[in-house]
Amino acid sequence: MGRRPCCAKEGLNRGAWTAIEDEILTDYIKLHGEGKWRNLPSSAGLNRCGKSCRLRWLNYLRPDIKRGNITRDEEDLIVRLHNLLGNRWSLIAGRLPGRTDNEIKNYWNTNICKKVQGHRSSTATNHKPRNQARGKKSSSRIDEPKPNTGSSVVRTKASRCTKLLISPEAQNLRDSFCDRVVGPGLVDDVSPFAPMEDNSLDFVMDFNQVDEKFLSDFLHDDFAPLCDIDQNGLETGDTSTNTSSSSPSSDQTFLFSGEIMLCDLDLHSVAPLPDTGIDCLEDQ
DNA sequence: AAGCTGAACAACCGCAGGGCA
DNA sequence: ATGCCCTGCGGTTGTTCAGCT
Repeated sequence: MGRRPCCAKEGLNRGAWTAIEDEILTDYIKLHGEGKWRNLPSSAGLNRCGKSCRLRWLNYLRPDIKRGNITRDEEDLIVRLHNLLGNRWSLIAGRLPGRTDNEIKNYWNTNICKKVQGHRSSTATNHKPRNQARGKKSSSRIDEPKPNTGSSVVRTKASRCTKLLISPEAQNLRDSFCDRVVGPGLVDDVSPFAPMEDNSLDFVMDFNQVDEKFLSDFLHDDFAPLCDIDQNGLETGDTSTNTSSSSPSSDQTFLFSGEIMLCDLDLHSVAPLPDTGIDCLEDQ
């Protein structure tokens, strides 16, 4: 028994959308709202696949789409989020109002990823200016190895998580970060980090204590140390498969913390896979 | 001016997860 | 508990356009 195709592919319009189709889709969604994508084409009178309608709406027709160039700030944020989240474009897009995952993905593949690669191969330059001239020729991208973008990020699975254990080995990172954000010596008083009640060396991060300022500073912090930890402490390589197979590592714990915090505040509630050894205190 | 090349981005495809019967 | 349906996601492909030769 095979999977039911999402639509009958024969006889459906494909390729670029026409202005008429856009108008029909927009009018229909304004009237009936989003959802029921499979039935939408027939209901709206569109000769399109439901998936295609959804994509067109989400990536192009939505009224809150921000069009135009990605700003420098947005680019910096994308880079940092990508260091944390990997190719989780929808989550990254969630932190960039008006930007779609497709847009960010395209932007990454055509712009940032090359910069990151260039930065790795040549540490002399710190932050290259953005490509202003479109169509500027560069070295061929064909046959280039797939960009191993950013740090090795472990994929996660969605579940509710508001608290996270931070290993003793990562405390220096925590302390240095908090020193800068909330001030020296105030770590345990002000930050969302708190010692475990069982007097172990572990710390717990309570996401309920995280405010927007902290998140903002966290996002703009330099995550390079996390990458170093990962490179030293984990099997790197295929980032898509090193999740469940790798042995639990306390270094992983801290690596995950940013991801979980981000996602939690976005109400996407993302936590690591249960068998990664990450100490995540899940809510029910 | 024409052809070529690469950048940009829109769109497609297959898969996975959650919800529901 | 199981299977199906719907939706969303990420990777990939296709198309258009601008700059270069």
